[in-house]
Formats: sequence, structure tokens, C-alpha cells
Amino acid sequence: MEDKKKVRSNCGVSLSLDIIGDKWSLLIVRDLAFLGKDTYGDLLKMEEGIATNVLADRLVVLEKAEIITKEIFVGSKSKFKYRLTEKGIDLYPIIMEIMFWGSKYCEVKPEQIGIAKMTKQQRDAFTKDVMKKRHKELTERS
Amino acid sequence: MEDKKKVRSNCGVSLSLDIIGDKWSLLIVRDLAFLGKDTYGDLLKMEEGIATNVLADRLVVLEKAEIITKEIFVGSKSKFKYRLTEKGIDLYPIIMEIMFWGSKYCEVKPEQIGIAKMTKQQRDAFTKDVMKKRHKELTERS
DNA sequence: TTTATTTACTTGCATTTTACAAGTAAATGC
DNA sequence: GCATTTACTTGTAAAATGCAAGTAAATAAA
Repeated sequence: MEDKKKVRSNCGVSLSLDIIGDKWSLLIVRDLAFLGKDTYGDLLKMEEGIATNVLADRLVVLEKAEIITKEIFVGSKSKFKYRLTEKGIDLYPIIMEIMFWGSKYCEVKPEQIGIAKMTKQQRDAFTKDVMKKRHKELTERS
Repeated sequence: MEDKKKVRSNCGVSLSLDIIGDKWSLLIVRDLAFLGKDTYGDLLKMEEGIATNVLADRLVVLEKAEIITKEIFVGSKSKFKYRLTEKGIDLYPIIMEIMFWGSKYCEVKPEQIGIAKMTKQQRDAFTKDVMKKRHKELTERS
């Protein structure tokens, strides 16, 4: 994995996709943001089955981009805890919109079908709530 | 380019990223959605410089996914017009959220800096407006 | 205290995707 | 009738991803 910080343009969409525009990054953020996962092992077990080297690689990229932080578990020397930064938590609205689009146009699992029927207000409220929770965790620990 | 319809899971985020989770698809949609582009040549000239074979490949994928349509220009046999479907127009809120995140955390070009300062209401209104315009075009032609 | 297991990776290699340069073929413009 | 436009295709190199196996330190179990 080389350090290649080449930027395609200065458009916000392009700059963002330079970082998160791949098939895995947002799934990692999804699992951290609302599936309660926070270790390498947890993330490795995500239902989509990410390859171990790809996960390792992505975690380094996301950490360098300051989307996640890596810290040692208290009382343990062999466990690390990955957590979203504020920048990472702010990716949540993107994920929510993607999830909404998916639930509208793709054959999603039963639990997610309902999302397509949510009103914009409901979705916004849900998004706000998740972000608030993660943000609270973030400020409480330091 | 092979037909590989393998799906990683039935999560809406994952299913969506199976289609649009790459560095180019959403930039193509961006250019179609609000830069007024509609031909292969136009898209090829996008500021990020997409490779010609990648563009050709992505257009096929997006057409198969029913995100865009391809039609012949009236009065011309050598020009094609690419346009967003409703499913494609519905990607706009995702792009808008990505643009917002980018304008907040990346070094975007001067014209986009202001986006980071927009209130949620303003962004929602803008998004709604762009979608309304595209949707109007879509219904007017048929 | 030795042994097994957990945790977080790395390494090597095959496959796929993307990048870059060049070429093609039909339609149009001059 | 010849150059140009338009929309690609082809070939090849480089990068990203997928898969299987291996490693090394820390912890738990016997």
C-alpha cells in the first residue's frame, strides 16, 4: 500500500470519493456507526465478508484520513478499539441516503424494506438521533 | 467486462455500493444531473479525466442498472444522448450529502466552500429543486 | 507452567479493475 | 472526396481486491 495522495479535482464530490469511493469504506463506517462494532475481529466478521488484508488496508487509510481513531483497550495489550471521529460520524447522512436509495430500488432484506416508506422527516430524525448518540460517546470518553 | 451479478449481502447500503460504490459512477451522475452533460464526448471531458474505456464500461453498467438511458439524438445517427431515469435522479440526495461532507472536510474549490455553510434547510431546498427540474425534463419528453 | 486460543494482523499469489495510449468505424462537415 | 467528429474498442501495464496461509504477541485453560 503506497501513499498516493493524488487528487483528481477540487470538486467536493470527487475529493470525497477519492477517500470513500470504494466498495468497503462505507460498510466499515456503517458497522462502526450503528452495529456497535469496534475491533478488528468484529469488523472482519461483517456479513459481506471483507478480506483480512483489505480490512487492514482500509483501516489505515481511514485512520490517516482522520475518519477513525485507533486506541488500545484499557486493561488489555492485545486489543485495539476503532472509533469514529466527528468527521467519521458526519459520514452518517451519506450512508443513510444510500440505505434509503437501496431500500427503494434494490431487493433488501425484510428488516430494511420499511425504510423506503419512511418520510423524509422520519429519516432525518433517525439520522440525527444516531449521530447524536455517537457524538455523545465521543465527547464522554475524553 | 463480464456479467457478474454477485451480491455481497441484502443490506441496502451494500446493495447500493455493489452498483455505485466506485470512484467514477457518481461523478458521471453528477455531470448528467447538474452540469447539463448528455453525450459520451461531454462526459469524457469531465474535469477529473475519466479514461475512455472506463467511461464506456460504466455507462453500460449504469444503463443495465436502469440509472441512465441511452437514446439516439433526433436528426442524427452518430450521436447518442444519455439521460438519468427516476432511479438515477434519486441518487441526487446521496451526491448532495457527499458534496456537503467534502465541502466541510476537504479543500474544495472556491465556488464550493459556501456549501459547507448552508443550513440543512437550504441544502434540502436546493436538492429538491435540482431533482424537480430533472424530473420535469423526464416527464416532458415522453 | 506449559499449552492452547484469541487477537490483530502480514505475506504471497491469482484475479479483477482501472489507467493510459493507440486504433477503428460509421456519420457528418467542408 | 477528404478531413473531422462521435463513440467507441483493443492492448497492455499498473493498481486494487480476493483468497489462503502464516505469524507474533497476549491471554486463558489445564
